[in-house]
Order: sequence, then C-alpha cells, then structure tokens
Amino acid sequence: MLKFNHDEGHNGMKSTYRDVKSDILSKITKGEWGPGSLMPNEVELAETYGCARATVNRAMRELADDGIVERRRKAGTRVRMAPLRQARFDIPIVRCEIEEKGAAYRYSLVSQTVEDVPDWLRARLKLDAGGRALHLVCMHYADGAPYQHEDRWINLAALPQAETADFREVGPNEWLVSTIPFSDAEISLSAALADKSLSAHLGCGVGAAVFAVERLTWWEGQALTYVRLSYQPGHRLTTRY
Amino acid sequence: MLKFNHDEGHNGMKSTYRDVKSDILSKITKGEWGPGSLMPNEVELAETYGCARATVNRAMRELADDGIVERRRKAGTRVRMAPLRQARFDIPIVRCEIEEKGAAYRYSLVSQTVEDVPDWLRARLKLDAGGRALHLVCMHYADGAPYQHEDRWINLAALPQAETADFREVGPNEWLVSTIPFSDAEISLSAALADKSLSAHLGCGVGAAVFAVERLTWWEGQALTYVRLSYQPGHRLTTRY
DNA sequence: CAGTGGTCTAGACCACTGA
DNA sequence: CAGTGGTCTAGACCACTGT
Repeated sequence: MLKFNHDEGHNGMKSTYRDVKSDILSKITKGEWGPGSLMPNEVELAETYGCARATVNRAMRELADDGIVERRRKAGTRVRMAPLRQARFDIPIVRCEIEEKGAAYRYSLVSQTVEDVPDWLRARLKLDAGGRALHLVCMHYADGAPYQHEDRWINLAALPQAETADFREVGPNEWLVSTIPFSDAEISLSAALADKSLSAHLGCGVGAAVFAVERLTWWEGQALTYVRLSYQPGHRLTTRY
Repeated sequence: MLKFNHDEGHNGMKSTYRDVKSDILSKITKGEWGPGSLMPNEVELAETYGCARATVNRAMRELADDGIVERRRKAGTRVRMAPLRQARFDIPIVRCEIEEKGAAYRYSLVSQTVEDVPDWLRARLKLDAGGRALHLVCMHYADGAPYQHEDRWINLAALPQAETADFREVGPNEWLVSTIPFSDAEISLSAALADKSLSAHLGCGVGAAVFAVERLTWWEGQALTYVRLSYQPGHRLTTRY
C-alpha cells in the first residue's frame, strides 16, 4: 500500500484512522462543516475515504471523545454547537514535578498527630461514624525553596497501618501510592489566601494568593485520605488542547 | 457462529471490551498485578477471556489512555509505577455554566477600546510585530450576583471584523465561538489577588483570593485572543476520576 | 530477528432511538 | 420499523524495539 502524500478526501487512496480524523477535523475547523450540521454516516465516509467502516468508526469515536462531535444512534453524527471541550491536566507526584524542572527535591515532615476526625472532614469524606485520623503536615522544597505545603488526613479506620508508618523520610503521597496504588479520587482546584502558618511555611507574605489542590481518595467505597496541597504564589497549572 | 467458549478466567460469560477492561482494572486495584509488573500479552489475554485480540486491544488501549498501564511494542504491557493520572476538567461557556446551576444569566459590557498590543501580551501570544488589539472588559452575573470577570484582548490583525462587532448584547466568548468555532488553545489556572478594579466588579474585598483561568487561542497558527477570567472568591473547579 | 502491540478489513449482529 | 452507531470476530500485515 503506497502512500504518496497526506492528501486524502476522495482520491481513492487508502486512509488510516488518523488521516480520516485529521481530514474531518480540518473540514470542521475550516468551516466546511459548521456547528450543528449533520455529517455523513459511517458507511458513506468509509466509501469517501476508501477504507473500512471500522476505520471511520475509530476516527469518529475519537472526535466524540475529544468533544468535537456528538453521536447518537439513528440520529447520526453532528458537529457540536459549542466546542464543549475538556482540558486534561496532569496531576503529577510532587517529587516528579520538581525533578522534571531540573531542581533538587527535598521533603520534610512538619508534624504528625492522631486526632479525632473533625466534622468538616467527615462530611467531605462521607464518613458516617466518628473515628480517628492521622494528620500530617509536610513541606516539599525545590532547590531548597519552599514549593508545596501538604496538609493531609489519613483515615485510620481504612488504613490502620499508617499509624505505624514512618513519614520522616518518605512522604505520605509516596507511601500511599505504594500501599494503595490505584483508587478513585475527586480533585478540586481553588484559590485561597495564605494564613499565618501557611505563609511561614511557604515563605510568602500573609494574605498572598495561593493555588490549592484538594484531593479526596477512596478505595472500594472506603474513604482513605484527604489532602490539601498549597503551592507557592505564582504557581500555574497549564495545558494545551 | 456458535460460541461455547469455556473458561475465560472468571465466570463463564462472553466478554465485551468493557468486561475485559474492568476485570483487568480490578486485578490491578486489588494488587494482583502490582505496579511495574508485566502483564500477559494480548493473545494470551484473548484466550483467557475467550474473545478476539481486537477486543483485548481496545480494553488495553483505553487503560493506556487512562494512564493506568504503559505499553511498548516488543516489551509488552506493564502496570504504571506511579498512577500518572490526568484529570479532565470541563471548560464550559459561562452562560451554560450558570444556567446549569439553575441561575439566571446576565451579561454586561464594561468597556471596549482599541489599543496597541502591549508587550506582555505580544510575548504571551508569540506575536512578532506590534499591532492593534480590541480590549474588552465584561462581567457575567448569576441571579444578579457578580460571577465572573472577563478581561479579553482580540488580535485585530487576525480578526479585523471584531472591531465592528457589537459586544453590548452578545459576549465576546459567544461571538468568537460563532466566528471561529474550533481552534487550538492553551489554558492556564492560577490564583491571584483582587485588585481595586476587580474587587469593585466582583463585589469582593480588595485582596480577596480569586481563581483565574487564562486562555490563549490560535487558529491555523495565528494568535486570535487572550482572555483572563476571574471568578468570585470561593469558586472551585472539580472533577472525579 | 523475533515478539509485541498497532492497525486495517470485511462481514456480522446488536442496541438504541427517531420518524 | 428502519437507520445509525456500537461492538465483536478472525485473520492479516505492519512498525517498532529489546535481546
């Protein structure tokens, strides 16, 4: 199967699903197929591009996953009215995040206590009964400068072994990843002001704007941990699409 | 075509790609296949589950897309060491965002001027020559309360028709979507402090922590627009995975 | 160079849903 | 009911890449 160029469309060349996807996408971005318009069905497109229906199907399915088109049985495929697009952000492990910037990573445990689960946390984690939790405060540094403040609660009812773990060298994030590698989570991003304690740890002024990531984690329906990560002022989370 | 496949690993039912995916996922979350471990190849899995290789392939490909496993030709498929996971956030149109909460949407144009492109913007948009831009400031209200502040710059070299458009009734976002429905974009999230002007518009105190979304948009390599959306203090962007 | 995933195909049947 | 997408299959060849 020879391929002379990237030109396809209706010249009888065999197309890959990538060719089909990008050609359809360009038809959409160039306005040939405007928002809301009905596109040809899979059989017709397969004939147009000289490929099997499965190939067209994969291209169209990816376009649907990307939020570019909307598909419904019997009704066909339409270009979305509003490019209801989703942005995918990488949520990395702090250590990797820092090392990828070429900086030296340092971790430090600030405090470690066992407390009764406070009411606000019980609500967030959807716990019914009161129990105990391990409360950890840690700092992550990049090249010696404060980078991220970690305020973590671990549900001891679900993870009793956390009580005897040693968090002086290994951060709770990495300990959790090695203990329960995969789980369900809810992530929430927000902006907040640095209070006295946070500003002292981050080395910024009281009242600075910090970017905060909160994450709630469950495993098999059981609440494991809540963490609030506060970044140095000026931190950005960026992505392209 | 009779299908009397015996054993496929668990019960005796025929497997769809969803079955395969969720079964594999549960093997991973339950620790049966730990981080870094090599998984059986597609042919073996197909035999195990009593389905075609293409079915296994789809399940595994989705697991790879989800960041659960890592695949390399010849090397096989491994469970990822760290669940390098990505979070997908919906980036909705303000109007929809507000209306979906059941609130009444109101838009208001604050100011509209034509200015030379400032240096910081030229750098962000990767523009080489100086040019003019349309600078718009708008507010979006939910049930009459300030919800979002929009500070937008439109590159008039790329979109000259913006200069004569009327933004008193229709917001620039919706105008842009109807003019250039699909484009490339870079999105960046951060936290900032409300300055005097912003706090007046949002009705919050000076120095409040606002969640800001910045978006740079290109179409066919040409910079179209930069926008900074500032939300009412307390705003959150949430997702599950 | 051999093993593994990546993709395509032609055909089939199913599931949903609009007219 | 009939049209459209959703999925599965069995087989084939290709593209990488570790050994």
